[in-house]
Amino acid sequence: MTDSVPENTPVAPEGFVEPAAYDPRAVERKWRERWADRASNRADIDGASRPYYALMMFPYPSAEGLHVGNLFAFTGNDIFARFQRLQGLDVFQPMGFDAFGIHSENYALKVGVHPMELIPANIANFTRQLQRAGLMIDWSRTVDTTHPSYYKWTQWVFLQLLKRGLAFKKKAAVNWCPNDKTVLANEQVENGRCERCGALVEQRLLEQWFFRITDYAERLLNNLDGLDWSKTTTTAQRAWIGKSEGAQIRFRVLNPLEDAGSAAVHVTSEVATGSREIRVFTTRPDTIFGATYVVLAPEHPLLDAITSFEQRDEVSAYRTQASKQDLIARKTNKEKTGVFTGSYAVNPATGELIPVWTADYVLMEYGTGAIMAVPGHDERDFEFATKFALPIERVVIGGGDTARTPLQAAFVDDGDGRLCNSEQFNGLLVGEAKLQITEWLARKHAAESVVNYRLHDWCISRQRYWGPPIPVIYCDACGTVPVPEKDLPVLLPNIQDFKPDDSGVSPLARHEEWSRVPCPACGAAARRETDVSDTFLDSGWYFLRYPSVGRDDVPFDSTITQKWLPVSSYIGGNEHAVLHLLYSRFLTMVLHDAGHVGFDEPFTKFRAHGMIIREGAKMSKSKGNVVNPDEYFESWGADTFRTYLMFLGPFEEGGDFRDGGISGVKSFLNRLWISVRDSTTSGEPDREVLRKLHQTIRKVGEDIPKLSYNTAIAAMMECLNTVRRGERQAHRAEVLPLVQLVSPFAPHIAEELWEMLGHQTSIFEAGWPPYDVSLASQETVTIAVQVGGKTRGTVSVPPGAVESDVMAAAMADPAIAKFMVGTPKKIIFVPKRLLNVVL
RNA sequence: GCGAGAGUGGCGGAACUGGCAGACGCGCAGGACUUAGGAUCCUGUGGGGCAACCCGUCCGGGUUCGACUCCCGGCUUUCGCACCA
Repeated sequence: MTDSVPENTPVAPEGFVEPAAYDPRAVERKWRERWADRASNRADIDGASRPYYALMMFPYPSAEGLHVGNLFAFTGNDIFARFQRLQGLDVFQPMGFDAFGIHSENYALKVGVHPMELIPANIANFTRQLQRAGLMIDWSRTVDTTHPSYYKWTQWVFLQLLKRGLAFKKKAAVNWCPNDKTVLANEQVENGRCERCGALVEQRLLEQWFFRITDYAERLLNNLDGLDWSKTTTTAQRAWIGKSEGAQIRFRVLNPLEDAGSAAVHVTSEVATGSREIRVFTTRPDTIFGATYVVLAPEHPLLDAITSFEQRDEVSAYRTQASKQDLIARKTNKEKTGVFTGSYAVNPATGELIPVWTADYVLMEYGTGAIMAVPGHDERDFEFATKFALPIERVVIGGGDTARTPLQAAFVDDGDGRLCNSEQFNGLLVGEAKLQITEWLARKHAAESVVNYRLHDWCISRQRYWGPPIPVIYCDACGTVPVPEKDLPVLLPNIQDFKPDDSGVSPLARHEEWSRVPCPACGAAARRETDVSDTFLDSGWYFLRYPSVGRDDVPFDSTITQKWLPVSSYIGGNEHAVLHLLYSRFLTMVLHDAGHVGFDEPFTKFRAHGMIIREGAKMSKSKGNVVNPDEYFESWGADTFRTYLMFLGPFEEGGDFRDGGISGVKSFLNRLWISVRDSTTSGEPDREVLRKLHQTIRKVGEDIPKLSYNTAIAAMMECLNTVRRGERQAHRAEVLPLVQLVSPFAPHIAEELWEMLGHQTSIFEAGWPPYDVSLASQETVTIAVQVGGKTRGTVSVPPGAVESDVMAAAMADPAIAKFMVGTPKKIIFVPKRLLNVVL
């Protein structure tokens, strides 16, 4: 390791007493122990008068131990939390472990150790590392999602949703990961691959438990406006919810057998009735006159019924082929394919017969699974129509085109385009036409305005072992029966053969001794649900549990919850923008509506931190560039490591970890140590140093709430440089507040120096140092003097100096005066900033 | 393709609301103290001239007395979504 030579070698000459050198290991050990003895990180949950709940996203306790990314986030939160405490607030900063889930289970399978043994060991290791980092965590209230005392209430949350009809079981095409052998939520599929293991995700038709998050789509979207969140996060949530407004339009299908002879007949715009009707969703109802064909997704339930006898084989072959495709092939291969069904539908606007096709570029999961194709004004339809020689018609003009200008490509602009070839709607702006045409079709009962969301219901069943069993019992007589709340938790049995298989059911299903139970309603023989729930259900409510840890009779105490929640500030990674953060909001809304909590948003303030990379590249095990915190704690100390992480770059943007840079921070703390150790109480503090000090107190106090930690640290370094200029001895009053400023960043050394300065109690009891406004404001200001916009020099004047004062000062400086030739045409004066003389 | 960011010395990064570009740190060069220095301190460090000055914040235009900052066009890059109708 880099800094491995002991601090005090070689031995000093005899008789010479070396003053105490900064030894981070000793200092940090001492304060770790003292904090633990004094229980100084514990929040007074019941008695607090100014509660402040500073939350960080709890980690998954991996076997590898704490990742620097975790530490970066936690340190950033800790600084913020300690700062709030120094402001006099009762800060509660808890920590927990998100230990259920595929990750742990896969690791357990790999190393051949049961997760019930593995997880406690990992948690112990994490706890040790987190304590080594000096985080102000209240270790008396931790959460472990795999402990029955926690997942009992996770199951309770499930039952609340079930009670309200928000949890339901349905057979649906779901994402199946063939490697992890379980279904995945939509949010866990990235580019058609499992976000966990990267395997190509397949579609399977399985019966699964879902949460009706789509019922809350509008609220999840609207509430975003009132949240103080990182913009990147709200933007991602808006995109994920994906609201689009448009129309649902009905196309009557002619029966391919009964109406075979009438295909040539021009059908006038009669009301389309009967069951043979295709509903499409479109955001462009204005282009209805250009709809020249209709497309159904290959999975569309109507497809069989409308396919003509002649086309039956071809359609069913296409359908089979489409179902075999994995998601990634279907979504990335943009080459259009499809087949004609042999049927025709009536365009409700024109009354013309248009062919019905099936093609896999239409997705069953979005909208109605069917579209009206307008090749003239949609790129995908254009491509398809070109390939299959279907008619392309222009119904919108813009940019100098006329109604007859041929379309070389789809014209999709809906800004200032106007309609053409659309009968009475010709000439209307697209926006106006959308409204009028929808209304016109609605009068003919062929359309209605609808809002569509991209958001899907949340699939929460997992065919795995390592999770909370879904608390439901199936009885032949009573059907699906919820496990009574008094019978919770449904304990996860300790089984040895927990390896998942390809059967589509959980390994728990192999254990009848567990799954066979009497029906809670009628007592007849029944069986348990054998799926477990998604990890994101565990983490979807953990913030409610922390303050109430210890209460076994309720998931969260209502008085405590009312006092401490919603969470005051939340810091975490943006990788959870559409997972954890969306699910937590949803569950909170449900619990609010059920009367369990008095708020419907869990996190009023959220900040996404940036990512730490190393020497320009992402850290990964395969690259071998992973930073092991233990090594850095050991060779540099936690204070230096923490401060360095915060100094790397802006907290919300992350930074580049370079080993070289850490020495600067170590040197800063070391010099602070020396300055305090050697400080004196005799004489008067230097006025210029005091000015700098008070400016720094102001600056750091402004930067920390903005999470601008890197600039706060820079300001403290600058201040210390002023204090120590030329190896001068510092006056105690010059360094004491500086120690206080450093304390949120480097708490151990700050406590030690505070004690060296004669204090008996913790520095965190002392509050934040106030600054003297007159000292913090500048005595003189430097004003830039420009001639014709070019800076020619600077002058030093009192802050109150007016234009004439500055002008006089400028003329007194020959280096500036020599540029002032002739009469000024114009003089711009900005007080405290600059003087610009235009000649 | 759509959406949201970002582009500043050898490097990480500063710069309020349009007002001295490069704070702070690393690295580098030189020096002091010292048995020693990997401690501490001092000096220098965007480029060109080595002086007066000139040129410099991705590129090209524009607004302005004045632009890293605002506007228009383009390039590069990170992240999110992506056949979403």
